[in-house]
Amino acid sequence: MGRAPCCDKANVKKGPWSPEEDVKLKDYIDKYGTGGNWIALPQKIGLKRCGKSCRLRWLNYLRPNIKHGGFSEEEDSIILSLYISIGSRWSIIAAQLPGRTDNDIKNYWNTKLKKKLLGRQKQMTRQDSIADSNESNINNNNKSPQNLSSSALERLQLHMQLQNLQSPFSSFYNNPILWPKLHPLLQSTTTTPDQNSKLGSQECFHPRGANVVHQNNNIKLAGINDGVSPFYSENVEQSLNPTHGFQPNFGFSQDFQQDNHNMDLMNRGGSKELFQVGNEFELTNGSSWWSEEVELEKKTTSSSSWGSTSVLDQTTEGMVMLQDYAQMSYHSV
DNA sequence: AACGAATACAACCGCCGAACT
DNA sequence: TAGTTCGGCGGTTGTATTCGT
Repeated sequence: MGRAPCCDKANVKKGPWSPEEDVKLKDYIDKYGTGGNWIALPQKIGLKRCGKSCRLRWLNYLRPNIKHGGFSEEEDSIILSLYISIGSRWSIIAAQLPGRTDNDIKNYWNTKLKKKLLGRQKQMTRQDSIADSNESNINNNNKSPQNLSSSALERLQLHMQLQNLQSPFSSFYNNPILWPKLHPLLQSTTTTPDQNSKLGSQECFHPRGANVVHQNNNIKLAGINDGVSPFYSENVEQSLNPTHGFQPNFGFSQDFQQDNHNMDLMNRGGSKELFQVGNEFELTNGSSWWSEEVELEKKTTSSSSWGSTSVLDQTTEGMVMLQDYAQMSYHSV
């Protein structure tokens, strides 16, 4: 049985909001609030709009202290860091940028920031005289970045492009100075007293679940050098936004899980279904580092625990690739 | 000046999960 | 416990504007 529509679609107005509609909506909410029911609100004030549309209009444009356009370099950095870390969780990213809406950030990323970054990568590729085949891949991606099926794939592709620019696991791996800094906002909002009590006052959590350790005002991801897995932490759940609810974190691979609806399997460890994930992310050159590597894991991993060092090594490599990209982008934006 | 392409951004759509009945 | 409703989210689309030829 289908779900009942939230409004009578035949009798609601669509398209751009008129100034009169804006005034009606804003005046009412200023006086009475939303009443906890967006669906009923348009009828109360005589607007022929869907409740969802009213909500969107209010949240994105009419509510106080909304900023539009003019993103600063600092905001760019925050968006980039968070996108690398958590992907297209625009509402979470927006929560770190006062006055910004998820819609605004999403549009900004899709239309400007992403292209800015890809453009830089392309430029660097040319400068470095990388092989034509690699160049071809990058150009193809630039033609239609919006065609990418998921943020995870996009992030992966960004990294694969990056891999064309430098040798794998370059000196960055062993140089924490080069690792991306998280914005102070993130440091403060991603740490909870509980986490602190468990991890010590100098530690906080990366939004994606990596254990972030302060080091002389720089930050590193614990586990890369010290053998502690950065990829799973129960404590980080909901640490950013209690109403949103993070899933348990497994580093960058989480997006693959979500994209393929295999989170529950992933949480339990190795499984046949889970590892079908890799197929979807076959790379443009026909190789599939992810699926091939994971295929190996499928054969060797039967434990329900993430204590398997091979699994951790695999995810660590992926995370390092992500951090490689974050570092490059962070310093070039 | 005219036209098509590219870009920017507002708004819509459908899905999901929580709350409620 | 199952069904329903609603808020919230991310992806996508539609359209106005800008840019390049």
